[in-house]
Amino acid sequence: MNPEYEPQNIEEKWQERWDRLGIYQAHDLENKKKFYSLVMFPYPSGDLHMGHMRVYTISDVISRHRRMQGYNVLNPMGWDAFGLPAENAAMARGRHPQQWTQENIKYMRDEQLKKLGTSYDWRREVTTCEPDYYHWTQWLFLQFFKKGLATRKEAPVNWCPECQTVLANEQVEDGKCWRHGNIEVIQKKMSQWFLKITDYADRLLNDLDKLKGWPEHVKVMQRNWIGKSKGAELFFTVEGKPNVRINVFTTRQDTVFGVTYLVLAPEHPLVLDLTESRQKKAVQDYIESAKHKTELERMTAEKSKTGVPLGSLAINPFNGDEIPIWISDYVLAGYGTGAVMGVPAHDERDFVFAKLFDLPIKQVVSPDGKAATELKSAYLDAGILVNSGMFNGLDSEKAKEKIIDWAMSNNSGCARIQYKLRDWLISRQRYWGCPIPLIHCEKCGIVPVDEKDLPVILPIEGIEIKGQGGSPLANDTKWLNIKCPKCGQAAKRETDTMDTFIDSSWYFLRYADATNKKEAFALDKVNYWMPIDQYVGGVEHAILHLLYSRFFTKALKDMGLVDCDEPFTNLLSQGMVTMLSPQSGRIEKMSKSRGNVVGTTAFFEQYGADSARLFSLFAAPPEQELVWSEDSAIGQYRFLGRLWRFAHALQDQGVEVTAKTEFDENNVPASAASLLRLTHKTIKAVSEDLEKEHYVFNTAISSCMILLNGIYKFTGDKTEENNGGSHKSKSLSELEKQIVIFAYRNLLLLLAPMAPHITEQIWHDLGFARVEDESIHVHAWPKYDVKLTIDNEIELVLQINGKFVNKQIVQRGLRKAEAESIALTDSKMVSKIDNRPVQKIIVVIDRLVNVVI
RNA sequence: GCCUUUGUGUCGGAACUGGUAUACGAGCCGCACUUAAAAUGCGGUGCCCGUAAGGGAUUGAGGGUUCGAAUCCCUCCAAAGGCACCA
Repeated sequence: MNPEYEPQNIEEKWQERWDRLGIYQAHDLENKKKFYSLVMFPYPSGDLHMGHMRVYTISDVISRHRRMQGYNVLNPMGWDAFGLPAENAAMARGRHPQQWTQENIKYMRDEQLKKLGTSYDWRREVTTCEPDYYHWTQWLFLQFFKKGLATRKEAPVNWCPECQTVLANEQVEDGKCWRHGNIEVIQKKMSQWFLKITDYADRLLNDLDKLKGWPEHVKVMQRNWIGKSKGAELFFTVEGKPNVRINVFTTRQDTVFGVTYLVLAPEHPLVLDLTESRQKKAVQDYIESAKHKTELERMTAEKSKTGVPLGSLAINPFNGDEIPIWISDYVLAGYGTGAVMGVPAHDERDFVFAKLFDLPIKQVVSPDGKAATELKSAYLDAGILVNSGMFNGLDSEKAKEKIIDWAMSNNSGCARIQYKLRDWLISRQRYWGCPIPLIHCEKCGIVPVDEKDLPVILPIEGIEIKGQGGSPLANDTKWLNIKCPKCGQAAKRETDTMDTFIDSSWYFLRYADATNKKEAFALDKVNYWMPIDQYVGGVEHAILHLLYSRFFTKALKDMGLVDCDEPFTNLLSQGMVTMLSPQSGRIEKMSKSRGNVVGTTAFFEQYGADSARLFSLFAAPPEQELVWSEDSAIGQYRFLGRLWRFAHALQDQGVEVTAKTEFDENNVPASAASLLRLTHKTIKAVSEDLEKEHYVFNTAISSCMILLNGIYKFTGDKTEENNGGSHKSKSLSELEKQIVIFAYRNLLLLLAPMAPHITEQIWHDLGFARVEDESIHVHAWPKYDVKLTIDNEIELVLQINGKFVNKQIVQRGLRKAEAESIALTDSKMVSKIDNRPVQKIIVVIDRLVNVVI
């Protein structure tokens, strides 16, 4: 055994051995408790940095721990390989996206993930851009299509000029493209494919309550995104136009008597019909200018409102009031009915609008049932209705119900629930994605590709990617032109490809049966493994990927393709890895563009993967942000060196470790009892720290360090002549040696999931493995004896008025009276009490005595 | 503006169910080993006053509950993230 810890010499050897032995393979349908551990698969960008390494380490430790606990663990890995960066790289470097992607995958798998010491079952690797995967993406799309869950409709959509494609709502942040923070998204009216996620809005919302193992903030974000509002749709008629009706959506139908105007979105279909000729020019000018405003301008213009009256009047069905109709771009065309009732007294925005255009303000809800003379600002709270005819005196809640009742019986409205969530726009005008398996036939319309003709292969040869002017697929006439499967006449393929989020909405199901050539996945296998017991990933997918995957799972359950209706039982959303950025001088998220990336290769070469793993686990709890610093990473390298040198010292002294691992626990000499106790305590602490809902790796590692320090202290020779240089052991009795070995052996087992290489090496060097091919990683997780975690002596804390004064070492289990008398006779206590009368004594058994004076 | 999360030494962070605040690591200081340095082993190290013994204040700020509060309650401040003209 090398006296120095040199990770470079051991890590690769074990990685190859584990691979050869197949110890990380998951066994389908095995009659054993399963554990499906998953980490969000990466986009093969070509380089993983420490931020990625952190999340893979966390998930890997969880998997390894469960494996040692005896679970049948599925821990797979794959590649989210379709997407724009491949096309952009292709244009920049003149490489084909496929070639570029495959090279990146090879590098990331072999040089990065494998070298981190991960325990994936690589037989299940999936790559979303390979035909054997997207075959089934297409097949699933057809199932959605058959169920009517995939529809084509014309709608205003988000267009990113940089990406040259449309985006889903979830992929627009602050009016800008999620990939291009500086590029404004343009609204375009286009005919596009949508998946009807809104059909599942209610279930996606309600089932969040079932997800006990999800962090609250992720659930809150999903709730907000779904954005359920309960209210009413009310019908307003138009003066002089008996056939026209304006519907408005409101959550405050209790304020309907306070309506003093209506506002339509400029895009509302009735606008021109309702415009009086004298207002025609003003209205047309306004619509024109609104059209030219970008989404961003409409939002930044915020509070400053604009608008134009149409000149016509609407009639409030409740009180017959005639009220002016306006248009204004503060009303969104895409939400509700695209029209709102203006109630300035009870809505901030309406209040501002009314003040600006001098419209009347009529209070109809007040806190005490009396109307105020003049409102200085909108009164937004619930209250008692006033000025509201037959509804006067009701509270807002009650009034909301009654008003809906009245509206229904008078054909003037109905109850309505409105969601913010829109259907998922999934078509993309780009090349590097999964082709949508549909055919446009002039005679038959849209015809699905026959399932037996799947997959529709994405052509690789002869494609010219320009990034402009639509999908290059449209120029590939050989691919494009096809006979209609229905009528046999000339037809054309759909040239749009699918949003890559579709690929990632079901990859976790494919892992259950990754090589199936006949179907997406076999029922029995997918139902054996699903749902995922522990999912780990970044919070940036709180809405996007996590919502889409939930939707997919529910839809597939309804189709009978999977049993569970929630895919991820427990979710760990890990914090980002940040580092000082030399450009800005601030701590920022690690990213190439900021120039603050720490690559893995150099670090692995210098300190080894085990140190990298330990540091990313130790520096902060998993949910928290982690600031990368090589200086403190060194602490982990030192710890592992210390672990290593102790093994060497043992071996050097010819300590026989294979002989006996058992000993009589009742016969332990006092000299070693505390080390034995420390060992049991450590097993307990680390076991608890690695249990789900805890996952506090930092304290688990800290406990391991304490145990190693304890071992050093116990074995260290502190006599004068031996106080220098490296660690020297004092002479120990046979029994003491056995306890040292017991402690050290358990320490290796506890560290094995976190530092897999060094523990495996020492395990073999010291002979804990009986045969060469035995691995520490399939050894049973250590057990502890609760009896042996308890000290028989404790420190009794002595307090006066709750303040610490002194402590005494006493036997465990002292009765109240005994503890009291110790406190009252302790010399420090006596001098502090100083003969003042004792009011009260509080005793917490085996912990403290508090004397109140 | 609304929602969520977080505020503990020089730094990363511990602290069970309210019970010795600052575990573990980094940094710094010292000792040993060494010709020397590095590495390693051992010890010290939150702040203020004090040579010391000892004393005092302290978990973003202020108040409250309690024998006792980092922990529970209220008000405020700060930071990070999310949502935001959604009627």
